[in-house]
Amino acid sequence: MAPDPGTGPTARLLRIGEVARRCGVSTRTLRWYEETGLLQPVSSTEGGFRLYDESVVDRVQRILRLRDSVHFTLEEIRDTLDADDRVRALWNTAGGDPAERIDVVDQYLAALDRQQELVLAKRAQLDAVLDELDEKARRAEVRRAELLTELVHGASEASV
Amino acid sequence: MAPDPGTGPTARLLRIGEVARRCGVSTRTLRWYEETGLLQPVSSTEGGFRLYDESVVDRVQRILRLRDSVHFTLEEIRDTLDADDRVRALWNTAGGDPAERIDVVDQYLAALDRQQELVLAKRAQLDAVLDELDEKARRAEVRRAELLTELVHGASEASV
DNA sequence: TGAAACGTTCACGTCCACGTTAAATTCGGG
DNA sequence: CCCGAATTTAACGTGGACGTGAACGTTTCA
Repeated sequence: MAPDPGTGPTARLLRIGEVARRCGVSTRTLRWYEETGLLQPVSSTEGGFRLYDESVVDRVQRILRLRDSVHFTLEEIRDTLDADDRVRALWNTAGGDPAERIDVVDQYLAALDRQQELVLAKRAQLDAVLDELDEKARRAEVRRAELLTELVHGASEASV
Repeated sequence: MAPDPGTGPTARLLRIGEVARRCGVSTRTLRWYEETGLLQPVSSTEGGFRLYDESVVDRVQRILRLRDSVHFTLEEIRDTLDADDRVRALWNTAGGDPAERIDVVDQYLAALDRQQELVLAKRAQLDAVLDELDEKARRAEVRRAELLTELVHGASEASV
C-alpha cells in the first residue's frame, strides 16, 4: 500500500517497544505521553499497532530533558513542543499574509524569551546552592586543619 | 519559667502561622516537614502550640531552594540537613578523639563533593536547554527577517 | 468574660506521572 | 496454520507532597 510517500528510501518505522528501549523509558510512559498530547505515532498497522519514525527518539529525549532538568510538568512540555510544532508547520507551508506570519514568529520569540528567563532563574538558584556548598566545604576544611594541628599537638605531648 | 537560657535578650519565638507567612508556605507544609524530619520547633507552649525561633525561616528557605531548584525529594533534603546538623553539633561539642573527628569531617566533605557533582550536572543540563533556546530564537529571527523583506517586496509591487 | 483568631490532631482527598495486572488482539517466524 | 512474543485498551494501584475539612483546645484582646 505504498507506505512511502516521499520520505526518502522507505524510512524505517519503529513499534512502541523499540522506541521505549531506545529512549530508556517504558511503553506505558510513551502511551501516557501520547495521551497527554506530547507524542503522536506517524501511523499504525492495520491491526492498530503504533508506528513511529526515528525522529521520535529525539523528541522523546527532548521531553526527558525538559522533564528531568528544567522540571517542567508534562503540560508545560506539551505547550513548548506545540509552539515549536506550530512554527515548524508555518515554515513548511508557504503562503498567507507575511504580516500575520511575522506576528506568529514574534509571539514565538516572546515565548522563547519567557522560557529563557525561567531557566535562567533556575540556574541562578542552582548557583546559589553551589555557593552554599562551597562555603560549607571551605569551613569544613578549616576545621579539618584545626583538628590536624590538634592531633599533632596531642601526639607530641603524649599524655600530659 | 526562665524561657531564655542564654540566647541573647530573650529571642522572639514565632508560632507556626507567622513562620508560614514569612516563608510563603502553608502551616500544613510546615507540620508535614516536621513529620518527615526536616524541621523541629524549639519548644512549645503549655497548650501545645509549636514555637520556633527566627532561624527557622532560613532553614525553611534552604529547604525550599533544595526542593524547587535542585528538586531533591524531602528525604534527600532531610539527609543533607541532617549531615549539616551533625557536623554543627560536632563543632559545638569539644572533646573526643581528634582522629575520629577528622574522619567525620572527611565523610562530610565527601558528601558535599557528591552533592556538588549532582548540582553541576543539573546545571549543565540547564545550559544545554539554554543553548537550545538560543538556537531556536536565532532561527526564528532569521525567518522573521526573511518575512520582513518579503513584506517590503510585496508592498512595493502593490498587487501583481 | 466571651468571642474571634489561631492552633492541635486525625483522617480522608487530590494531582501528577506513571506502574501494574488483565484480557483480548496482532504480528512474524517456522 | 499455529504458536509465542509484542501490542492493544481499560482499569485500578502507588508514592510524594501536600490540601481540606472536622472536631476540638488555646490565646488574645476589647
